[in-house]
Amino acid sequence: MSDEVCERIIEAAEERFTHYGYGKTTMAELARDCDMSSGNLYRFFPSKLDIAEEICRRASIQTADALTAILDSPGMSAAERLKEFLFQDLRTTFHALEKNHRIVEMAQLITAERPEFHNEGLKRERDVLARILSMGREAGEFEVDDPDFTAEMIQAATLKFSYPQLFSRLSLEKLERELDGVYQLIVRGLVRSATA
Amino acid sequence: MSDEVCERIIEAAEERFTHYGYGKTTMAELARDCDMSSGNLYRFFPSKLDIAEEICRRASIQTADALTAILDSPGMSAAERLKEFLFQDLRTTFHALEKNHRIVEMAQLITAERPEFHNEGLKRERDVLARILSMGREAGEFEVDDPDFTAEMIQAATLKFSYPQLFSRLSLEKLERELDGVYQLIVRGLVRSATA
DNA sequence: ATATTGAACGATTTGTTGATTGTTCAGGCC
DNA sequence: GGCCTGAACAATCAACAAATCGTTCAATAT
Repeated sequence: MSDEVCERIIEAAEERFTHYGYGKTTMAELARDCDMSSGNLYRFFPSKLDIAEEICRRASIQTADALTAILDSPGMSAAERLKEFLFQDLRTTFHALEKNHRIVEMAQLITAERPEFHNEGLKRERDVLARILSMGREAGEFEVDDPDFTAEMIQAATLKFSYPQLFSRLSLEKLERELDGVYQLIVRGLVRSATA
Repeated sequence: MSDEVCERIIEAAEERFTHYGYGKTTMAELARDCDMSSGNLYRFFPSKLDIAEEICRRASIQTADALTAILDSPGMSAAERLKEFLFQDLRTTFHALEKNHRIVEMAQLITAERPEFHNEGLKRERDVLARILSMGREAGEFEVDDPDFTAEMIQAATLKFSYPQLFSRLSLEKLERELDGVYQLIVRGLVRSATA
């Protein structure tokens, strides 16, 4: 079956890419890992970059799935969910950078070469964000006209906490303190103002 | 006088750096422009990079000064001043990138090599921002506890519109539309809530 | 017919050499 | 004595060669 071979290739590539880096692993090595010729890899993936893209896509989906869990977590206000969303997202990328910088540099390579890929990942997370906002609106907690648009703006405002290249110098503590400040700035504009 | 010689050097360097680029101009050329030996330049600047840093510092000060004018502009609400601040800042960097990408690439080089330089420029603008917030608070328009802190957060939230590397793909129109959205998100959290 | 190979090809990377350039400083100039 | 020069030095860059690698495809195997 073709799918199983794809899995095998992905598996071998993930091992080598994360261990030795994208640039340092050759198609010949991947082929050998999968007991096939290098040429045969091209029946399953159009190029080496596409293998890396698929690996990064899966990581992105996993991150988004973990964020989706916030939607079902019981006993949280919408504001708390929003805060949890932002902090979890920051921590995920930060630890990914810390533990395995190889996957981050792969993501950057793909982003540079394939701009739509990054937007795709952004959209995945934005959809979760929009649902948090919708939940807040329906609960009478948030005042939001267009959840999708507002989600886009929140992403723009918290971009600093999503780009590893930007916060390579800063510690997680500093980043969290700053993110908390930005969160408060945002949330104050979202909550229905209490009667004065 | 030593200062006048410094000016002469800066002048020559600015001409060459913006015209041919930082990397393509040599210290020997600068020395020739100033009728001196290359070794003598080092009596006035510790290194080539320091000359570039001084040029960028001046550009940064000029940008900040232009932003300061917003403080004295009559007949504007604090919210309008904030909006004007953000938009003027975006337009300035955008047009700098468009018209003379050389000075932007110089700024990036210095930022990479001298992290404190960038913070210095950020602080210059942040001080103006903090004063806008203070004005808004004193006029009873904004509700802000700590203008300096809030200014820092606004800078973090609008970082996307200050880094040329990040918006190289986007058009000015798109950026302005997005900045408007972020501005609205922020300003809703700042204004004293009207009685419901 | 289909699946697979591996040699061939062009693009990219790597390694190396020579030239260029930023920086220093011993010496001459005023 | 301070000011300035320009040769000397080390670091960086440019250019070229060799090697490696991603990708293709005619040939082979199943």
